[in-house]
Amino acid sequence: MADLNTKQKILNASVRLFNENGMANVRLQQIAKEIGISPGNLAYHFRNKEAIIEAINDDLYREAAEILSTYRIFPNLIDFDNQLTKYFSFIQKYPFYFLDLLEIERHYPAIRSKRQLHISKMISQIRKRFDFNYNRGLVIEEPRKGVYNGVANAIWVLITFWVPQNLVRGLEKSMDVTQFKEMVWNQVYPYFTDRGIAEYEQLIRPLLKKPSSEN
Amino acid sequence: MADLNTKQKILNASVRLFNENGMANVRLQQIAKEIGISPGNLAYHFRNKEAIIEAINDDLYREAAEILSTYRIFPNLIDFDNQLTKYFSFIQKYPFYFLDLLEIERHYPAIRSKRQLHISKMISQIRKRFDFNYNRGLVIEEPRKGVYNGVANAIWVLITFWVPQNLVRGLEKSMDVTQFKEMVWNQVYPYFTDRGIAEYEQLIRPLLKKPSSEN
DNA sequence: GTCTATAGAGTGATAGAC
DNA sequence: GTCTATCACTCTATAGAC
Repeated sequence: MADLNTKQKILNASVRLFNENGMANVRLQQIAKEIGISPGNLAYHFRNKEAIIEAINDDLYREAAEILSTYRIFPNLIDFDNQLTKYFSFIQKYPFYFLDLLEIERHYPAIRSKRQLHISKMISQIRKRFDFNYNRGLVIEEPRKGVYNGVANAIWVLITFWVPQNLVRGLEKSMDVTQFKEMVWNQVYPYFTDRGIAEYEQLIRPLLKKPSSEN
Repeated sequence: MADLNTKQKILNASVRLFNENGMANVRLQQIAKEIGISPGNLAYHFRNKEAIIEAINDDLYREAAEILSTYRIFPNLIDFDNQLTKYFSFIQKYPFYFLDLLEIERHYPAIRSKRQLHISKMISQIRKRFDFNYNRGLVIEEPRKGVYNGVANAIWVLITFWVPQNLVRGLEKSMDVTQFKEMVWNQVYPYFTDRGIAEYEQLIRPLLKKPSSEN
C-alpha cells in the first residue's frame, strides 16, 4: 500500500489538491511536487491535464454508478435512505467536483455529456420512486403533471450542493449525515399519505436520531 | 440611455460576459472589444480585473440587501412569497455569481467576508420567520434544537443553486418562478400546524397556480 | 521511467503618444 | 479619455539526456 505506482499516486494527489484549491488553480508542477516527481515524469504518465481529469472522472463515475445501481426491484423507503448514506460519503470524497462543475464542463466538453447523462439517470431514478410509492399507497397522486419531476429536481440540487456549500462556508464541524438525510426526506414529506407518514415515522425517523454526542 | 458613460458600459458588458463564460474565462481584452474600446482605456477606468469585479459585487449586494430589507415587522406568509419572487429575478440576473462563488472567494478575499455576512443574514432572516410563525401558531414547535436552522440552511441552498444549476443544464425553458417558489414552500410544509396548512392553502397555493400556457 | 531545461502561447497590467 | 505597443509573468507542454 505504501508503494503505489506513480500513475495512481498522481491521481490521488490530484484529487487531494483539486479538493483543496479547485481544479483550475492546481498546476501540473504542483501535482508533481506533491509526490516528489518531475513535471516531465508527470507528462510521461498523463499526456496533459485533461487526461488526469478524465481518469479521475472515470473513477468518480464508477463510484456514482455503483450507488445508483443499488436501486432495486423493491425500492422502499429504507432502500432510499441507504442510498442517501452512500451519496453523502461520495460527495464528501470529491467536493471539488461539485464546486467546479461548470468549469469542468466548459473546458472539457467530453466530460459534459457523461455528466448530463448521470444527472438525468439520478433524477429519473428519484422520480420513479414516487410512482413506486404511489402504487404502494405511501405518497399521494401527483397533484399536477410535472410536480414530482420538480421535487426530484430539488432533491438532486440538495444532494449535490448541500455538502460542498457547507464545506465552503466552513461548517464541516456541524455537518453530519443525519442532518443531510433529514433535509432530503423533508422534500418527500409533503406528499406522503397518512400511511406514508406512518411508515416514515416507524422506519426512517428512528434512523435519523442524532447519535449521542459522547462518542 | 443609449449613451451610457464608459464606466457603466464596462460593467454591463462584464456582467453579460461573466454570465455567459464564467468570470475566470473572460479576458480584459474581450470586455474591451465587446464595447469597442481599447484595453488601455479599460485600464483607465478600472485599475485591474478585481476592481471591475468589486464594482459589480457592490451593485449586486445593493440589490440583495434591498430584497432582504423588505423583511417587515409582520413577516407573514405572503411577505415571504413576495421575497421569493424578487430573489428569483435577482438570481436570474447574475447567475455567474452563484456558479463562480468559490472562484471569487479564492481570488478576491475582500469579497469573501461580505458574502459570508450576507449569507448569514439571509439564513438568519429565514430562521426568524419560523419563530414568528410559531408564535402565530402556523408552524409547530421546533422538534429538536437545530432543526429549524437546518431547514433554513436547506432553503438557502435551494434558493441559491436551483436557478443557476437549471440554467447550466439548459432547462431555462421549463423554469419558472412558480416552480421555484413551490419548491421552497415545500421546505416549510412539513412543519406547518393544521392552521398553518389552512393559511398556506388559502393564501399561498392560489399564487402558485401555473398561469395558463396560452399567453 | 525519470530527470532538467525551455519553448510556446497566452494574459494582466503598464508606458507613453494623442 | 482614448489609443497602440509591449513588458513581465504564468502555465502547459515538449525536447532530449540519463
